[in-house]
Amino acid sequence: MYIREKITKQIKTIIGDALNQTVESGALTIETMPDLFLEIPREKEHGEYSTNIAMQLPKQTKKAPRFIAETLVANMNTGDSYIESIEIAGPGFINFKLKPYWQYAVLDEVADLKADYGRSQKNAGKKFNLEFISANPTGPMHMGNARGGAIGDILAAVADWTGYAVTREFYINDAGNQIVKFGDSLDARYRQLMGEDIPFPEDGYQGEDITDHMKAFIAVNGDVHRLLTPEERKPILIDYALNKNLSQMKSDLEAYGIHYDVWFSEQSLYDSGAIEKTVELLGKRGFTYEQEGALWFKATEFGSDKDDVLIRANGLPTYFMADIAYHMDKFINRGFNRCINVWGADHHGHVARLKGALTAVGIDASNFDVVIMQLVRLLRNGEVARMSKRQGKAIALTDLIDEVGVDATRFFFNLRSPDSHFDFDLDLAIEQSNDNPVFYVQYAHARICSIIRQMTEELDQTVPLDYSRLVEKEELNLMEILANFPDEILIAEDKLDPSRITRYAIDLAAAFHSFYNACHVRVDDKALMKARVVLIEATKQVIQNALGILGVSAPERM
RNA sequence: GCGCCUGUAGCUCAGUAGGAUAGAGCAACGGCCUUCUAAGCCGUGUGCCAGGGGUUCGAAUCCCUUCAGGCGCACCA
Repeated sequence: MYIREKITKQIKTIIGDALNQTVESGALTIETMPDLFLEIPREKEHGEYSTNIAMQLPKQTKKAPRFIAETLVANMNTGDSYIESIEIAGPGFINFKLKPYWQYAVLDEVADLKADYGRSQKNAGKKFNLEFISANPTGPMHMGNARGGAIGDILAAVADWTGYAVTREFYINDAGNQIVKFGDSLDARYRQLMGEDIPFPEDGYQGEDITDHMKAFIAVNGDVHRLLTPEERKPILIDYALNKNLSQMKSDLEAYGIHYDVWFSEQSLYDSGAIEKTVELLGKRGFTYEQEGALWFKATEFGSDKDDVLIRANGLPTYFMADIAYHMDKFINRGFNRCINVWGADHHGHVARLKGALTAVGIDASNFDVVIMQLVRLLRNGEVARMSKRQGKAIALTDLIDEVGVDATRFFFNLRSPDSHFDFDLDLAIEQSNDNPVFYVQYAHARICSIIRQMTEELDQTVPLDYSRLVEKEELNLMEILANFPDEILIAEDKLDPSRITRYAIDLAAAFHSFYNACHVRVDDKALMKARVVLIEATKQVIQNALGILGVSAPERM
C-alpha cells in the first residue's frame, strides 16, 4: 500500500471511530452516516488533510458545525498514527497536520518498486478493451487520428497500470458503403490508367494514393485484369489496396509508438454470422420491427428520440447493426469486463443508441464508455483549414510526426483533456518545438542523469543513508509530488482522462527544477549528498514511469 | 427545433464527489550561471470564472435560463 493510501485510510478510520463513539455516547444523533471524504487543502497552513464532515451533519444532528467538529475531535484517538495535531478551522473544517517527514516513505517505495512504482491492483483480474482510431482503411491517417491515437494509447496504458489486462484494438471498417466507394474509385483510376476515357465518380476518393495504388498494381500485374467486368475486378482491387493500406497503417502507428493487440475486421462479423445472430436475438427480445422494407431497432424504448434502421430495405445491414454485433463479441464472446472507445465528437450521437442497443441485448452498458474527443482544427497561417480525407487535403499523420517528432506529438495531443476543443497551429507547433513542454520534462530527466553520472564515484558507501537530512521545503515538496503519482493514475483511469498524467509529469519536473536550483546534490556533507542522490534517483524513476505511460522517451542527455 | 461539448488572466488551458485568499504555461518586466546541463530557477501584475436567476453554512463547480462558438440529429460511417 502506498503512503498516501495508508495515511488516508488511517485518518478515515480515526474519524469513523470518533463518529461511532459520539453516537454511542449519545453526544450526537446520526441516522445515516455521510460519506467520508478527505481532501488535500490548497493552503499548507490548513494541514495536509482536511475533512468537511462536520459541515455535512448539522441537519441530522441539529447542532452547529463547529460544535460537531469539537465533539468529534475530542473523541479522536490519534495515538500511534501519522497525525501530529488536529485543528478546527473556518466554518467547521477539521484539519489534520501530519508528523513531520512522513514523505520519506515514498523514497523507499520507489526504490523498492522501481519501474512498477505507481501500479495498483485495483482492477486486477479484469479484462479491458480499448478501441481507438479505427480510421477508415481507405486512405492514409491524418492529424485527427493522431489525437485519438495518443489519447487511446495512453488511456490503455493508464488502465494497465491500475491492474487491468488491457487489449488495444483497431476496428477495421472493411465493409459497407465507403468500401464500395473505395472500389469504385480504384476501378475508375485503373481504367483511366488503362487508357479509357471515363469520368471519376463524383463522391469518390480523390487522393493521389488511389492512383498510386493502381499504378503499383499495374506494375505488378500488367493488364491481365483489363478484360474483366468492373464487378469482377473491384474485389480484386479492393483486396489489393486494402491490404496495402492496412500494412502501411500498422507501420505508421508503430512509428507513432502504438501497437495494437487486435485488428478486428468488420467483415468478419458478416462472415461468422454474428450479425444474423444479433438480429435474431434483438428480434426474439421484441426490440425490432419492419417498416417500409427495412428492419428497425426500437431505440425509443431506450431513451432515444427516434428509432434506428438495422437492416436497410436493400437487405444490407447498417454500420449501427454491425457495431452492436461487434460489441456483443467484445463483451460476450471475448469476455471483456470493460470496453472503452475513443471517438471523435462527430460520432457522439451514436453513443446513446449503441448503449441502448447493448442494454437491449442484455449487456450492462455501464461497463461501456466512449471517450468523446473534440475535433482538432488545423490552423495554418492563422486560418482554419478544414480536413477532408475524401479531397485528400488532410495533413497526414506521418507528415506530422516527421515535422514535430513522436515525443512532442504524443505529449502535445495529451496536454489537454479529450473534451477540450483544440486548435492545432501547425506553424507554431513546428517552429515552437523547442518551447514544447515535453522538453521541460525530458530536460529534468537528463539533468538528473547528468548529476548521477558525476556522483557515482564520489558517493561514499560507508556513510549510512539518513533521510532525515532532507528538510528543505523544495525537498519535501518534491517527495510529496512523488507520493501523489499512484493516486494520479487512479484518477486518470476513473475519469478516463489521460491528460492528467501529462500534467502530472510537468508538475513533477517543475518540482525537480525548483529543487535543483535551491539545493545542490554535490556537496561536501557526504550524508546529505547520499540522501539527495536517493531523492533524485526516485525522481528520475518516477519521471521515467510517467513518460513511459505517455509513450515518450526519457533521454539521458540533451 | 432537439441533443452533446465548450465559454476562467492579453493568449493556451488547469481547477481533483460544492470548500477556506482563483491557479499554471506563454507573452511583458526585473533578478539568478568562477561547483551538479540557463531547454532551468526566483520575483512583479492582471480576473464582473460569458450574462441573469436559484439551491446552501459555502457555487467557477449543482439546477434553470439567456447569449456565443464547435459538433451531431441518414435506409453514411
